[in-house]
Amino acid sequence: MTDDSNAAAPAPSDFIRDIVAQDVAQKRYAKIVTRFPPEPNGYLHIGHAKAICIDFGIAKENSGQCNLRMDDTNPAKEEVEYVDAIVDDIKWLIAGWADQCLGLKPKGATPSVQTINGQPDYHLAAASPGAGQANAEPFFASDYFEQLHSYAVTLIQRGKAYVCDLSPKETDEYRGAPDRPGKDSPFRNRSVAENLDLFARMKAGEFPDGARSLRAKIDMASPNMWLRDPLLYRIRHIAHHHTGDAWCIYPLYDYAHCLSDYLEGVTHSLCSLEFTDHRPLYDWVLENLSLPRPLPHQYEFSKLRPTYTLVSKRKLIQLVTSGAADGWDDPRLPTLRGIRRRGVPASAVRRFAIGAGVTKFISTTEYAVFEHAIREELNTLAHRRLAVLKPVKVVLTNIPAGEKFECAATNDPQSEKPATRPIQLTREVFIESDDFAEVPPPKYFRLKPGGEVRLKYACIIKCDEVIKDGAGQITELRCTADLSTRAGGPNVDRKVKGTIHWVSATLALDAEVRLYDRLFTVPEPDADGDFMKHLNPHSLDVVKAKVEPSLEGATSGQYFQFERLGYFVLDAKDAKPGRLVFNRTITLRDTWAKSP
RNA sequence: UGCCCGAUGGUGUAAUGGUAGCACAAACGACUCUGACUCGUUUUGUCUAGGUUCGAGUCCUAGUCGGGCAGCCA
Repeated sequence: MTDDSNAAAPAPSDFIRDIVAQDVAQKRYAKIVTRFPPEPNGYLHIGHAKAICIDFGIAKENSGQCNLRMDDTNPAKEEVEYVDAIVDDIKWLIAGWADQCLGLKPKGATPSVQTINGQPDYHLAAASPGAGQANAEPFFASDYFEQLHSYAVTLIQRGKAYVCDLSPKETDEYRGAPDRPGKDSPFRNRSVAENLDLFARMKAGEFPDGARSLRAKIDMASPNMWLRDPLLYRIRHIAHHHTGDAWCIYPLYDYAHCLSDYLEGVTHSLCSLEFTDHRPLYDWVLENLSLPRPLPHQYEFSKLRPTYTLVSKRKLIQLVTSGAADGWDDPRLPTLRGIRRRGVPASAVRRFAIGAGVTKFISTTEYAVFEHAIREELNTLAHRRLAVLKPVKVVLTNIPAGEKFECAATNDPQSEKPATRPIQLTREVFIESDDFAEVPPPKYFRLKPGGEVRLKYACIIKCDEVIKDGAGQITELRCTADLSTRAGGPNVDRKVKGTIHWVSATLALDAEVRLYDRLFTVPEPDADGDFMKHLNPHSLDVVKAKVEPSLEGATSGQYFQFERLGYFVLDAKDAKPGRLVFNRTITLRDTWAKSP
């Protein structure tokens, strides 16, 4: 069983796809190439899933590719450990859906030079796309440092960039404010020769961090702050995770990103709304270099913000470091790792992320939509099993000890030809404590003194006696089994209102089951700026459960529905041979629990 | 009192000048050896004011509200 039934999502349509379709119709590009550019300084979360689904989805729909690129231009913040985790998470998310579009490059490859229209043109093509590529790695912005540097020299030569000696603080002051124009740097009109010399010496390591910078010469009075002579390069005497100590000057995002897109032949650079103000700069850099090939274009869309959780890197870190969450793969976290460990299939994440749509409207998506997507996928993916979370012993007094009645239990009721497995009915069984009520509320369908209920796949039982201990706690229920209501029996069709799940007390296995719930008690945990205050104290409840024997060989790649309870998966981290640990991914929808 | 972006039921999203639709949520009902699934029914919407037009959610103007922008972060 895999987790990929390829969620049949209707072909999405949105303003970005409209633009791409137009570009395809006008044959503006030879091939549609998008990119997903994470900075390797943290783990991917559900918010990133939306971007991934858009980037890969659009590539897939247009027989294009989506390059996975590490946006690693700031060595102070980035680490290799994250690179592997990010690659792993993405492969998981797109497996069986868009892996054929995953753009990776041959290990160690850097852009090659060719001459187009008499001018040098750099290009780095993907290895033949596909996640299965051996000896392939993601693209790295840091692989383009050489080309980026050469482009910067060109900009200087064209009088479009200059070396500025202003300190970071002075630079801020000169920049002005949104409602107040900035003023020109005193170094703005240096000669090309001087700029070239200074930039070379910056690169050679002659100046300390922050002493000088390379800036674009645009317009200090622009109403767009990002056009007020933005920095292109800063000095950082620090080793880089990918390039080592080869460089002590590092490009900034706005300069590196557009050119990285160009170098890879990206056509549509899709990002979130906060980069809208940067777009003119993205275009400025590209246009002022007079590059020979068709230029990429940036389009922005609104992020995914689900309720009852957080998708801010900073806040996620706080949850992990404070111990509110147990590591980045805590099943309560919205990280892709946490979600995966929780038992959510990638197809459900995709269904949710794609279903959220693509607009420029800042929205919040109800967590219930995610839950619905999870149930929708799991309903078809998960095999049914019987497990009792909070057991109460039932003695079927008319069944002799040692006797077993084999019953056929359905594995996959949603399939056209459901398969079954044998389970054994014995004299002693466990039922869910919630399924018995000594004083039943109105419309209670389950077991009550003197009442009848069907043990699913087995037979109808009648409760004759309730046995309690000295403290008044129920220790066992003594019932009679109507064996004529078993499959094949004369009264198999006899109806009772309730059907409950059960396991054989003598044959059942012990299992630890972790019952997860939403991490926060309120839809917008950080609305008042104090999300730690709204942690759900019941986000994890651990129980000692009894599960049917067939679960012995369960693996973490299998999805299960414990009937009438919810969807469960073996915990990939803590389960060991001989120690069953299950995570509850999500409960079944429960209209009964809500009504009273 | 700058520039940019946005506004359709409770939530999200369609309608590309021509019947405001879909999904989730909610409510009710049918079915049921899962109070699940499935199926059926129902409730709730174009930010405001003007204008263009035979006709405006859509185009124009103004306003209101929300968001982004003053990192040598991405």
